[in-house]
Amino acid sequence: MTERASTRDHARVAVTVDLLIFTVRQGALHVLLIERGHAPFEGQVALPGGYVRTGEHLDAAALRELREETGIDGSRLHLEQLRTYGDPDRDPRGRVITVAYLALGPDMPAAQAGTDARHAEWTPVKAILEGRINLAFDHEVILREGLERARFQLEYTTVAAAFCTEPFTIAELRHIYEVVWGLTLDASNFRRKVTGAHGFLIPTGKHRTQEIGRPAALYRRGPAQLLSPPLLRSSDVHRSSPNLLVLH
Amino acid sequence: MTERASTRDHARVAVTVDLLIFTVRQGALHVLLIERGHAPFEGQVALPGGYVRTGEHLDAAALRELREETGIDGSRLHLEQLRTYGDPDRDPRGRVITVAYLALGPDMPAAQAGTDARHAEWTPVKAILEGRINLAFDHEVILREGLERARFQLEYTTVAAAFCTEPFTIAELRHIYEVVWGLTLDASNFRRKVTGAHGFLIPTGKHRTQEIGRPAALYRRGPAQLLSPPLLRSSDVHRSSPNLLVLH
DNA sequence: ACAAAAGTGTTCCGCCTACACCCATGC
DNA sequence: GCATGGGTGTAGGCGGAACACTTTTGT
Repeated sequence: MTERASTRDHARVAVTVDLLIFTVRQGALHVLLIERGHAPFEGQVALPGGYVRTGEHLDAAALRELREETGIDGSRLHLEQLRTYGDPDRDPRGRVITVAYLALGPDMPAAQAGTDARHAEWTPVKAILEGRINLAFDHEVILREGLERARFQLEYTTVAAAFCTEPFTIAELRHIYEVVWGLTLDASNFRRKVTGAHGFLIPTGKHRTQEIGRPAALYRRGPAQLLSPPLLRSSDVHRSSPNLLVLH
Repeated sequence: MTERASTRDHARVAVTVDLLIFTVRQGALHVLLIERGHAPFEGQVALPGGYVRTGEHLDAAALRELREETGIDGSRLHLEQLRTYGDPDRDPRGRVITVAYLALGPDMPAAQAGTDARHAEWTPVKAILEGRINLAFDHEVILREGLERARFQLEYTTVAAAFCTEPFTIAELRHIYEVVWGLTLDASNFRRKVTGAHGFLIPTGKHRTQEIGRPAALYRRGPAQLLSPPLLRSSDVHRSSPNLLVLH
């Protein structure tokens, strides 16, 4: 943070926030995309986002854009900064840097069309990774980096619970891990690990009866942020595990 | 990344990069600080950094400021984005957001005064954490977050080697862990872990004779970025471990 | 010979994996 | 009863912590 009165080459640039919002629905990882209504990249899909306003916090801008473009209330989501992307050529309109946010949330009631009437749609991440859908700008890079971060965070933090609607069962939580990692985990050992991790889960005492089988105990998120010991994706993989998602 | 032709409240803001550069010297963790030559915060110490120029990559701006303000060639450092700080009130001059970078490097030959003649000085991190030195702007927040990140990264990545000048001994590498974590580790088990981690260390075949004791084998960094299994700071703590650094 | 630091061997214990088994429900 | 998923028990094995021990140097 230097003041260089002499060399005043410092540009004033436009700053946007972009949101990479993941959820698990229908057994697959989905990301929320909007269809662009204007140039550049008109008609293409992109991550929701928009310009930061004068005097607005970055986090506040992220929450506002989330609400405006998708109708989602961000207070129930896990939201954190991913990275700032500042390639001078990343936006054809000129110098625009973007602060990308990673958001994890439960399957939303319905992604409402935004105030400015563009669709907001849940899209399987797999379709983008396999090249069947192209994203505007450098948004595919953001998605890949965010996906790797999310997978990593599941190992060392308790964010997986952010994907579940409270109260939730342990099987639902395990399903999150299985879908995001593309693995099948041993149900018994998974249970022991997460119930043993201090502050991860709080039993509600209630149970939910599924269509079939024994009713499952319901839990809420505990106060713990970090998960110790970590839940490594390399270990405890169940036999016959199909790779649901293409890695890298 | 939305174009909102209607509501053009989006501000064009100044963007800076700030550098949080850690090194280990004289048995303690140090951070590189400069003394500010102008208002605001004139005379106070701050992280090195400066404005991003027109058409300049963020990473390039970080490397340039590093060279200009401290005389350090960044190509030998580990450099990565930490986080972007965008509180509208963080700079009294107006809206300035900063992209903070975390850099880890070996003890530098000497922190040269920068081109604009301000001092650049290695300062013990402890002195800042204990409140004996106050940093300008929100730089203490950046330092605390970066320190936590560095400590975390030592567990799961191979960045600790970035603190060492190649070639280095295992004892030197262990010393890095001990200083950053503020613990004493068991030398034998540490050796086995790091030599066993695939791609962490490459033996050079050479040895270095210290002033006393058996000569130590010399290593270079291997290609591995991630460390598996992780080297957890909670475990393998040697008896009688003084906490060299105040946590949080 | 002794001190000091590098490096190896070995025991013990805890945890984690794998899998068998029991429980609670709907049909 | 039987199928299905929730939940518990347990044996075996792997790996890590602790620490004794050997090696290689300088004085």
